[in-house]
Amino acid sequence: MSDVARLAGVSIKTVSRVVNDEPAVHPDTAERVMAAIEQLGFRRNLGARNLRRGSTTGTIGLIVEDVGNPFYSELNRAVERIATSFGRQVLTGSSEENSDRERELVLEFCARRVDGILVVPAGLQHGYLVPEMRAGTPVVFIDRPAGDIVADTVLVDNLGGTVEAVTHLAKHGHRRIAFLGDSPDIFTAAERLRGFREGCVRNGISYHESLVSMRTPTQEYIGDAVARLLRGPDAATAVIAGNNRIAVHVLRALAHVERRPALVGFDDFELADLLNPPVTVVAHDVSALGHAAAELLFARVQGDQSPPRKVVLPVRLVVRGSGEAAP
Amino acid sequence: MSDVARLAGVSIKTVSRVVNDEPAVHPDTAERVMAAIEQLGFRRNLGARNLRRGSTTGTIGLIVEDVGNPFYSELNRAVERIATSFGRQVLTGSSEENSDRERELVLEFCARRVDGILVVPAGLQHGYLVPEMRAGTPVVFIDRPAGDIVADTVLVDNLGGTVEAVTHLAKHGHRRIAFLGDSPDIFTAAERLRGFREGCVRNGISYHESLVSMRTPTQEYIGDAVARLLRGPDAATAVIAGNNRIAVHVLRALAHVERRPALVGFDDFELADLLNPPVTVVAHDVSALGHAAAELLFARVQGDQSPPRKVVLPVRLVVRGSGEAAP
DNA sequence: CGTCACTATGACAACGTTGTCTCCTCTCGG
DNA sequence: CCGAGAGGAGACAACGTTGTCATAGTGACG
Repeated sequence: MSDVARLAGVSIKTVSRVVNDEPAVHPDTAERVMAAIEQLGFRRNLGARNLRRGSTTGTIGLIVEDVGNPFYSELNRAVERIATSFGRQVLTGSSEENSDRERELVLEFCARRVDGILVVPAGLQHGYLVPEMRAGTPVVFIDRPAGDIVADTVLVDNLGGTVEAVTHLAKHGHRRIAFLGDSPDIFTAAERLRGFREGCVRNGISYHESLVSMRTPTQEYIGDAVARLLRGPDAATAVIAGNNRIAVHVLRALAHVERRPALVGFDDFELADLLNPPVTVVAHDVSALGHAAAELLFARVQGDQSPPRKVVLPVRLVVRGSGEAAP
Repeated sequence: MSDVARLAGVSIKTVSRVVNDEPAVHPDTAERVMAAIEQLGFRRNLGARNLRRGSTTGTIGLIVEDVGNPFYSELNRAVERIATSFGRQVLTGSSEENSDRERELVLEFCARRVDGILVVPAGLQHGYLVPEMRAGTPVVFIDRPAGDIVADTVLVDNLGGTVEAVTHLAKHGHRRIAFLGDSPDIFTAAERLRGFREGCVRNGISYHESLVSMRTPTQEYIGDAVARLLRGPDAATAVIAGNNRIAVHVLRALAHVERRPALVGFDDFELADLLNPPVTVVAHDVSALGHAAAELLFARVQGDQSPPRKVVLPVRLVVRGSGEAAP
């Protein structure tokens, strides 16, 4: 900036005035300054500016499990859209479902003085956030609640959605329904399991431990689980997949199976409608999730001091399958 | 920091020493400082630190067309992985295939003094980058080359891949092959079209304008195009989809068609193997694209001054279809 | 012609850090 | 008992900006 000032023959304050469009600069002077800026390729240092002004940095942090997962990338996109409308930029990070990594990312973002943080929490302990939140960094939890603190949260109706899935299958005559979920340490997985049990109760279906399996999904593990579920006289006639990845693994496991069980997935996924048979899913609007969370965050950034809110977004059953008929 | 110093009864420089793990601090003093830091929830301001040290900011910028598109989110993930290994964080932005937006994002990132920029360019003019690059911000172009400047670039073999696709179909007896591509303003779309022509020539297939359509894809437009291609005595017997989105649109358009043409897509996509029939694609390793670009960027960040490099990654034809047989 | 209001500009401090230099106080060898 | 050297700590400036205040010039007005 001082180089620009020297070249234009003015003080650095005048350069500052020009780059900030402040009035009270003579047009001729402004032009000389602009020319110097152009010539030197000057770009003001936002870090220094934010430091001096004590203003917001114009960034927010977003932490998800994996930015490469279509579910989270859609979320990312929705968040970015809102952030852009508020003139903010987005720092993203993948926690890899690891609470230490999550913590590291959050603290790093705080050290960068992001204006707010959106997080799909991996861990269950968020006490480390208390000082940061007290220091004025708003935090909104997405898809899963905070472990041990009260904070803004935006969730989907995991329980209701799974109840609906069970009811749908029960209506088609299924009595032996299996549930394959992610690790029960994950809030959404636990809730959906709870919904599964609740759905069984409401539909007068006896709940069999042997038809439930909860673990971090891999193709191999899901393959084994599906094979086991389909064996014997008590084989499952329907399977509920606890999330999009599990649904895909199940589909792959079923690819060469003769008598396929009915399948309902939680989370919609691209091409679900083009498979044969098409896959019925409990769909929720991931964009809406991101929008709601980001809107809430920016309300906080702009000073909203009301008590922490908990928003639960609805889900809807998208019936597609011709494969639901019970044998 | 001065609050911490006051509470611990030391100078702020000593606090600085403690948070930077500098030696020559008495253990007792260090402990007092740590306690004060803990009590006050102090977190050092990275912005100020970077300003003072004149060091790198520890961030890089990534600009893609749409962070929500699975193709770009996989790229994002790969870039993040490398960035993390270099202790950097990633600012992301979607250009929405709009060169003004791209420019805005790049300049904003530069103002934030990112250590480097990775960009999937939307526009064809990148002169605006020259001052930034001269000022020392390395830029690597991904998937498409820069319009009018020489810079590091990582591409995939668009031409070769499409030639291979045509050859594959020709081997199965197809003579009337259609090509549906994105807007020819997009480098990859233009290259793939070039590959299509080249493939036709090499396989002795006469090239028909009427079998080619290049436009920003929407479901409606692709639906119409497919309907047109399949009409009449000269109907296409095979279709090459110029990218993953087009492939999905084509699949949807073909969902209720009786005599489906063979389909080969450029870009692999999830579930392509589970469709009926499975979809043959020209696959390329998106992660490798991100890795290569990020590695190249960090080499530049660390001072590599060698002449700009152009890396072209191979593609491979993944044959899946049972649908390739010509009628 | 003195005063006032107004415009255009600059000097300087401050934002929160850290590098450099200096100072003080031990300890230890001679 | 003195001097050298090391260890521990602080004062101060500087990073690149911008807010505050001061200053110089200009024209209008009584």
